[in-house]
Amino acid sequence: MEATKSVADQNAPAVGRRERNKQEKLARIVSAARELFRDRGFAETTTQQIAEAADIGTGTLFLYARSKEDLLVLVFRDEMVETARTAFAALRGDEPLLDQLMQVFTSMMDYHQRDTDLARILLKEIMFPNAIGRQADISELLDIIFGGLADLIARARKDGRYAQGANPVHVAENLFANYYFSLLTWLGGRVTREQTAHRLRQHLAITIGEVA
Amino acid sequence: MEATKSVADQNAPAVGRRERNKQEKLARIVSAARELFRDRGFAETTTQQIAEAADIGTGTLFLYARSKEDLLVLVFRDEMVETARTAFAALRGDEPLLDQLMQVFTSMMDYHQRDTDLARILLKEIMFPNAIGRQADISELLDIIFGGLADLIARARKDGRYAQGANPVHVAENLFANYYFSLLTWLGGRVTREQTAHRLRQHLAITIGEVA
DNA sequence: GCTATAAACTGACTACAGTCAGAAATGAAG
DNA sequence: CTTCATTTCTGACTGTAGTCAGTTTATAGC
Repeated sequence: MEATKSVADQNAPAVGRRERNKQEKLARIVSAARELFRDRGFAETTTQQIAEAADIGTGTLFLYARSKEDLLVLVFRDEMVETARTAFAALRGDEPLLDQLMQVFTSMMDYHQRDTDLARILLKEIMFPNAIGRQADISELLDIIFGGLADLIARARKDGRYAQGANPVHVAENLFANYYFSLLTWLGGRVTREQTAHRLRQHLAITIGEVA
Repeated sequence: MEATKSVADQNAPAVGRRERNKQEKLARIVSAARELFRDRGFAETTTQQIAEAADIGTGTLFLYARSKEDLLVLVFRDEMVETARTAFAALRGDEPLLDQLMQVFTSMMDYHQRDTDLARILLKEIMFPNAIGRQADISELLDIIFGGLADLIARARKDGRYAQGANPVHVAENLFANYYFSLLTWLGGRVTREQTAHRLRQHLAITIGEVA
């Protein structure tokens, strides 16, 4: 659809041109998928519809995402990264550690609350660290969360807000495991969000060695 | 295939007879599914094959299990219950709490190690406490695990092997969350079993407030 | 420009979980 | 035994994720 080519384009390496096309097409696919997932939901959207909306063939779609669930990761990963980043950035810094942790985790729960059906699938498909058959990479997201948590622990210790001597990275993993499990029970449908948050607080308190 | 009927059978209420047939058919289905899952794996077994092996129509299969994954639960639930029960029963009772916990969890990991592909699916499909579309009930399994853990905590406290004051049920949940997350990373394929066990020990130690 | 090679694309096709309208079996009542 | 109602069963069918043999497009060398 490009009528003319600039001199710069002509001089650019061939690989670059191809790569750019690829990126543009991927962006078109992800954007189409996002709209459809939001509109009709994940299960109700067919890969045919996505391909059609992105103006490509069915087969092409699967050259850009290995599976429909892979596509889901591509669509929502950036939002989740942003949510996590914002949650950590919003902390004042001198609150009690337990409060900081709860602020971060409830922010993330807020994000999931917007669409719990989607959250259920994300939880099952994204967070499950199973690389088999998975293309889209979520290590950046995990780095932000684990790194952020470990950072909070280390700082709290320096400020005397946390007395325990365990490795901050291990504490971070323990905390996240508890958050993850809370999400499971929440999205499993048996408990309300309030109950979940309350329970999570208790679990976090146990991990950091405080009485809730 | 019953050639004769006893007087007792003839006098038995009709509902009983029907119910018995239903149970027998379910047993046949579960048994057929178990064999096929073991032989070929979950993904490679089709519901058609299961139905054929159980000598019923395709549609009938879905009257006894709501989905293929439901069938998986029916097939392996009892084994998992047995594994958990045995793991708790095998404890001597006077070991340090952390050692007891590790014994229980490594026993359960032993079970999963026999077939990690299956474990991956079980972890995703069974343990995920999502009742939506799920028929087979795993509350007995969860009761055994949570109850067993809470019991260990309570006893250790009474014996002076555990000083913390938190609610044993909450501690049990925290411990299980860490076990569950360890399984995720293990079965995710990035780490060996030994690394996983070592890491788990650290996490459990943090939860119960000990230095590993 | 032309040709050859490689990369990207395509949609008809396959495989399979799960459905459903109707058939068969069971049991109750006369 | 003969209805009639209810439960149980069935397999042809449907919808859709993902594949693949063949086609088109982009690039490199001449």
